[in-house]
Amino acid sequence: MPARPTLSPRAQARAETTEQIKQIARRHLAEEGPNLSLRAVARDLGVVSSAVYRYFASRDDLLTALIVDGYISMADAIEQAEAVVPRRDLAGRWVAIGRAARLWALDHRHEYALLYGSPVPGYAAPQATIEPASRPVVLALAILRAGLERGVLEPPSDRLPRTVRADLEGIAATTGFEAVPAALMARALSEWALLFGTISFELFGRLVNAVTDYEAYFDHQLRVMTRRLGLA
Amino acid sequence: MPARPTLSPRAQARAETTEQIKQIARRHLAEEGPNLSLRAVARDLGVVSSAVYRYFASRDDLLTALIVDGYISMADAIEQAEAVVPRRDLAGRWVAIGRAARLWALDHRHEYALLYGSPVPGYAAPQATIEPASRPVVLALAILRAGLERGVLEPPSDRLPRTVRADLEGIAATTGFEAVPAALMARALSEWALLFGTISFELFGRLVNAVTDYEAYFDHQLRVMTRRLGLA
DNA sequence: TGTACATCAGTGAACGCGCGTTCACTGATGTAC
DNA sequence: TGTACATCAGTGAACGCGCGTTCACTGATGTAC
Repeated sequence: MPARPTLSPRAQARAETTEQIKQIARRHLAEEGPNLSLRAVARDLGVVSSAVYRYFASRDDLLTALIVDGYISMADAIEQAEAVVPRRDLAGRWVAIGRAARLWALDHRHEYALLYGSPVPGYAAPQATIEPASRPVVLALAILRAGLERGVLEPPSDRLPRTVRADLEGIAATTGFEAVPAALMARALSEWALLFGTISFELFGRLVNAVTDYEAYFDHQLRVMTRRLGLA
Repeated sequence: MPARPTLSPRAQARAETTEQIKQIARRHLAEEGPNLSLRAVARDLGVVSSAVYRYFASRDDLLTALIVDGYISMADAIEQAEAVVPRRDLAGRWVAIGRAARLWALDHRHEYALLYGSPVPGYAAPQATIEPASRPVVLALAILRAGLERGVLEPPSDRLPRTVRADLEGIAATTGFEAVPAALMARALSEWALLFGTISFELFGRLVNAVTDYEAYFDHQLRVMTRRLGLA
């Protein structure tokens, strides 16, 4: 008894097949790497290659769907991990975000590469990715704002160049975080770049022959981050 | 009058053609993106496609050569930029490294993606990349060591998990920086990840709609880095 | 409830393409005596 | 200095491949009356 509005059998079948195609495509991405082939997906679905065009207008459309889904899946994972940490524990919430991001990336290496690696050649990220892509950032900023409101976190006193200040205040405004001052915003963005930089370093092999215990290394960096931000 | 050991005309022609092939390939990389085609390179060289096999045993071999060259080119650029800063100015030297890395990346977007983006599917980085890839890191560590020796820089007192300490001391030992304590090493690595994380964010489009003055933003982050490291 | 028509998922053949790589060859350049 | 042979760069044809996409079609499922 699904609570969702009942679909006609046809619409339901369509939704299921669409989901199946995406799932197979995700598996191919995971197993064969980033050169996704429509024909291979069709073969695995047990269908002639042109049949896929009933569901996606082109290979790019399928890729787009996977990217949007990827952002959503990652954001979901991060939000769920953050949600179970006690609200008071700001450092713990930050760490939860970082860990969840890393674990999702490890579990979806090629999808991660699609989202955070070098962009695919003639491919422009569609509008639909913006909102899900920014959900984790919003979550992180909420932690900082909470810290400010409770007075446990004092914003840094870095002096910002004019243009940088303007940019950062713009981000704050458009995301509804006017309460976060530009200097803290800059610090947050840099921790954010560090977070994803570290994940990419691990996944793309830049730490081979340097780090062996990736998890401990990552956790350590996360803890240092929370201290630097004044969360712990 | 080249000082280099005189090559036989044939060997010289061979060296020149090899260089030409790589140059054309680099141009294709820059203009067409990462899907390098041997045949297209041959066409541009004005030669039949099989002729390229006199110079590179396979497409992968050509790619490897480009990657090795890329690391060398980037390391050269960084070292030259750092070399002109007065030795005393530790912060300035760090900033020079960062800026040179970013500028090289901007000038060689697709090569940068090849080196620091998601790895190419069935492709393993050859031994030959290790040394040139680590040159910039070595340069950065030298700055920290200089700071320690002069007593301007005090190592952080972070407590490290056992495995992380061991890993970092291993890096220090194999690169000849035993003088750099593990806690500082960890901080340095994290600034390093931040550096490349920020470059990748810019190049891969993660700062679109957020930052407009990339150069000022990057410079600001570099300055904060030097302060965090205790260089300024 | 039954019938006529519209919708739509999937088929199968085809188009046109570019790719990496192999191979026997030609003809020019270099080397040994 | 001249000749005989070896080296080697480049040719041209071919192999075998997989790809994205189009198109007219069939037959099953859904809808309107």
